[in-house]
Amino acid sequence: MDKRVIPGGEEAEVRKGPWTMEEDLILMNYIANHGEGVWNTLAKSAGLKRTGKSCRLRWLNYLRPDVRRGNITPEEQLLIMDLHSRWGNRWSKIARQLPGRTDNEIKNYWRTRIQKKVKGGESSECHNSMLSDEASTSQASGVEVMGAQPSYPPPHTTNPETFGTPFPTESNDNFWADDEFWAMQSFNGD
DNA sequence: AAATTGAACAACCGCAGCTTA
DNA sequence: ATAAGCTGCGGTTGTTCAATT
Repeated sequence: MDKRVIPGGEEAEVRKGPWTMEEDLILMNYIANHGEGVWNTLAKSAGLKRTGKSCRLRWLNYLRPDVRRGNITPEEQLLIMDLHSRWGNRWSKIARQLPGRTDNEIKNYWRTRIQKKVKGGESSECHNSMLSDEASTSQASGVEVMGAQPSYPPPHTTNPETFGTPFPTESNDNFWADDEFWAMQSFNGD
């Protein structure tokens, strides 16, 4: 990753890229004990080699307990479209109207699924097509990914120095079951 | 079965606004 | 009054996975 070596010998390294489970745990535990905010200080105090920005993003988008992950419901989709027509790309504002959804998630959803259809369809009928499409995808996908499911890079894809994580790294799924994840948190915390 | 393409998601970057010393 | 630091936002890119050829 990005490593900057300070001449003095001390390394000021800033990690980038996907978060590891260990980093997530550190961040969650720290926030559980000290609260969120003052991200730069938090990053340093927690011993994370991440920028405050990165910590904030990770927390807000994935680690917060109330974050909802998984398929956007047709109702939510309608709401997103409605609010977007009113407010434009004010993602954070739109996200506030959708409890548990993050601006990043909504932004991605819009760009990948809605925008191109709006471009192509360009009418109210695209509402319908989109809704039906949503319905089908939410079923077709089959995987109910509700609840926080942080994903982690497979050990072999990350640099070896990353961590010899003592954590369960499933062979093909790099996911933690929600329960496992939070259980692990409480296990580590307090 | 392998290669290619496209979709979805996660994370980083740059900028603007706000706060504080 | 202003400079510096921090936070939040929106845009963009990179990676992975699934579908298609």
